[in-house]
Amino acid sequence: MGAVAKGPWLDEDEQQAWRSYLLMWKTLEAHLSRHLQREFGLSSSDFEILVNLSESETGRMRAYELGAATQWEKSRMSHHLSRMEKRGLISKVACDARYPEIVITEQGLEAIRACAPAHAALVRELVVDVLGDDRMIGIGEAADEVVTAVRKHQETCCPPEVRGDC
Amino acid sequence: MGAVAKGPWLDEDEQQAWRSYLLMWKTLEAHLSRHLQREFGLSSSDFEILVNLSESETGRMRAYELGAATQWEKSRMSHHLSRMEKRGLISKVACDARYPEIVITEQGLEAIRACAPAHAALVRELVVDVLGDDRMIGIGEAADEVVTAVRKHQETCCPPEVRGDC
DNA sequence: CGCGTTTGGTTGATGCGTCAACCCGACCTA
DNA sequence: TAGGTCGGGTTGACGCATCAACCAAACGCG
Repeated sequence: MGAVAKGPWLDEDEQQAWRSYLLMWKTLEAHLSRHLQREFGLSSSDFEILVNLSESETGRMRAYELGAATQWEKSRMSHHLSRMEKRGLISKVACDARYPEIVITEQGLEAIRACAPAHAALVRELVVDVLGDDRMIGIGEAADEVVTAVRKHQETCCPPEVRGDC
Repeated sequence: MGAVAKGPWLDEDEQQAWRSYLLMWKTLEAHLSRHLQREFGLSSSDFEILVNLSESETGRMRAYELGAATQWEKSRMSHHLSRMEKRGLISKVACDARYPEIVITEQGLEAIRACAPAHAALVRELVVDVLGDDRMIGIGEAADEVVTAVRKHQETCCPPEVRGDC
């Protein structure tokens, strides 16, 4: 990690580790989301929204709060919430005049209560128990460092506020 | 990691580590694929295909070889290759009668040559140099173990060969 | 030979994610 | 009061991923 480190390219070992990592994530993500979809009829996106709503005190949030929590773009949020409303998982209520609040429905609550334990168990079985607590904690820390690096890079690569995105 | 370990749920620390991890991947993946898309006009999927083709000796592969290498479903492969052909990155040639071979075009070669160094450099900057070699290697090993666990789970959860998918 | 099954691949419908454009109320500021 | 412009949100178009259905050559074997 010296000044310029090793130049831009990845050497054999690094390349190997990176590719192992990519394969792992692809495999794991596919498996988890398949499980969610087939056993409970929820996509990972549905799950993410429902987790956030169900963990809030009131079970209702503004769309932009959900956006802050999930880091989704607002248009993705809007589209997805519309679809979830159509399926009865949430509803939009225009309570305090102006913008609607997003409320989790009884059906949405049932859905997340039904799938959360199984999902957590799967994560435990496939990841936590495989790696053990020490490595798990190490990975958490490593992850935080990478997030910091990416955020910093985002600032330098699109410096002013021209970016509603990057 | 004893017989039943700690029950299905994740405890605070585990939950924390897992969520850090999820956030990291979401952030990193978004950043990398955005970079690829905006600087070079390639999606991560395009990149994956072009890497495989350009690393093969001949620059030409059958679709199912690409499928084995990428783990994509065949229909995704077919759709994506059609789109890439339309954009001139690859072409399908019906050489040995029957199924077509996928050939990387000159334009495709130029595209991957143009973006690969920058992409590798970004991975180095945001991941490899942040974590250092030791942790990087540890993560590679951890990833392999998780892949093994997922594969094993796939076999037990859909035991016979009813699964063209899971 | 004739009939099934497997293998490699395509197609169409549908849902999702992104981008760019737009809408509208609120808040300035002249 | 008129004119920004800013924030929260919606819309439409388009590319991508998945699923189920289909197609055709090759194989297997009666």
